[in-house]
Amino acid sequence: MSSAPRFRFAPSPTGFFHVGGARTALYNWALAKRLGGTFVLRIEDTDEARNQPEWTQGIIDALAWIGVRQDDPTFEGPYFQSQYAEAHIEAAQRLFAEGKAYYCDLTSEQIQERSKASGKQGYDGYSRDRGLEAGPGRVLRFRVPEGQTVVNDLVRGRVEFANETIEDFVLLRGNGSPMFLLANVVDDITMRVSHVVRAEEHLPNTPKQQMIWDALGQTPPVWAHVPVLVNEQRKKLSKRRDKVALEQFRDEGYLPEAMINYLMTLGWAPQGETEIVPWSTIERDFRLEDVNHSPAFFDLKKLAAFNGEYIRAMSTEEFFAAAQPFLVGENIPWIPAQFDEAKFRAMAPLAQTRLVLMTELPMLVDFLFLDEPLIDEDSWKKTFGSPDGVEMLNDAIAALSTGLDWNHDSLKLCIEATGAARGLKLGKAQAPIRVAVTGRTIGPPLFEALELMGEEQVMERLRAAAERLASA
RNA sequence: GCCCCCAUCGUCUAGUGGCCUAGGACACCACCCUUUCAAGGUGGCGGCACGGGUUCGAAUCCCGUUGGGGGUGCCA
Repeated sequence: MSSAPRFRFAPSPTGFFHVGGARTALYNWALAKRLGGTFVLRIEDTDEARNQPEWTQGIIDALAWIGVRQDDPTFEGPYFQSQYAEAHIEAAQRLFAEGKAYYCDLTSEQIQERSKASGKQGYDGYSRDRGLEAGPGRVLRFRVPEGQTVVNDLVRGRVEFANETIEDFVLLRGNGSPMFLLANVVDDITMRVSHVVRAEEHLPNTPKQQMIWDALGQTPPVWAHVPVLVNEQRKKLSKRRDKVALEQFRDEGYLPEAMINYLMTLGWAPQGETEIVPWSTIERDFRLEDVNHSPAFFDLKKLAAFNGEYIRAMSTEEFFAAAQPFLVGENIPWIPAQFDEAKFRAMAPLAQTRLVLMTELPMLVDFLFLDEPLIDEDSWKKTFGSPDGVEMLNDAIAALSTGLDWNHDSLKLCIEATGAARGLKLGKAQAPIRVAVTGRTIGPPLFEALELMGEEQVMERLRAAAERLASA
């Protein structure tokens, strides 16, 4: 029987959502969408002190952020592994009854001693034929058959494992609870999973799991092991060492579209000369057969470049909408009442090309809303440390007080002429005004900002700066 | 140690025996544009790990070496 493929993503709720997990989820999602299949979310929450229920919602939220949405008909779940414990144990008992698994009462210390004495690594199958029944402290081990196990992997090809290199692994712990290898397979069977697409670190588990599928009389799924994501040291990305939390990227102002697009180019590339492609293209063209075989470095710089690209590609309205979450909150220097939407809308397009992260937006526009600019002292010193800067400021105040039309063109001409009189090019001449008005040497185009703020406020700030300099 | 995977510019990749003098993107450098900073434009730097085969022909196929990585739990 051939029916629509069923993919699955099976994270454990042990912390923030890992970008590597995000990519795996995206791969599964793209495939499920294109093939008209299903994406099953299963939370692997089986015991272990590390699991925290609150992370589950975090996983669901993070998935939604990258477009893997629960309300989409392709999405199924979440299922919780802990609720299927009975099925896991039942399957284990069946394997025991059929002689495909056996109990063992050796402790890890005893196993180590035996291994030391024999000079061979791992468990030696000591209890294989001892006919032990279930009992407290006794683990159930899988009886690995002779021969070899061949894993047919969609990205790796044919991978052979000699069964003699695989020890009789544990199915049920001494306390009777199921282990990952077993639970994972039984759940996949229960949920009729047809394709297991996961990170390469699971490849060594695969022959074991395939043997369980076989022993349970089931046809194993299609396997696909995608390369891991690594850090600069070429080590697998880890929550401890590396910045990997999707939530953090979201909060720092990365756009989900940029993150999705970037993640998909790690190990795979869309056709053509550009890597910046919409999800619809990814969904249409992504194939496991085209996935690269080597680990990929998660490059923050390139991610940032993608983000800037996506920010610039937005329409004014889209940008305005995307900006909202970054205009409020603790780190915003102005209070909400000071925010002027009209001014922001006028300035937004000028800020848009200057952003890599959305969180950089406030410092580009804050002077528009604050009563007084936030003076960056380094900028101040750099600009007014020489007489040139101070004199230019005074000249500008005089020149701007002659009743000119307050628009950016005439403002520019005025400052240009004032600077020229002192032998300064516009680039130099505008600096003192910029620092006095915005507080910084860098920012959006100055004359447009001056026009927007209006004569009164600008003159006030220029005079305030002059006063500060005079009294210094 | 043992098992498994991998190997194209610094990085992400295109490339599936001749179209490769190896293409693109990020980063970097230079120049142009310019109202600071960006953006944009133009150009540059830079790679098939090594050694053997196979073939008329190899980045592409085979073998080996070296180098990376992953796994080796009563974690998932």
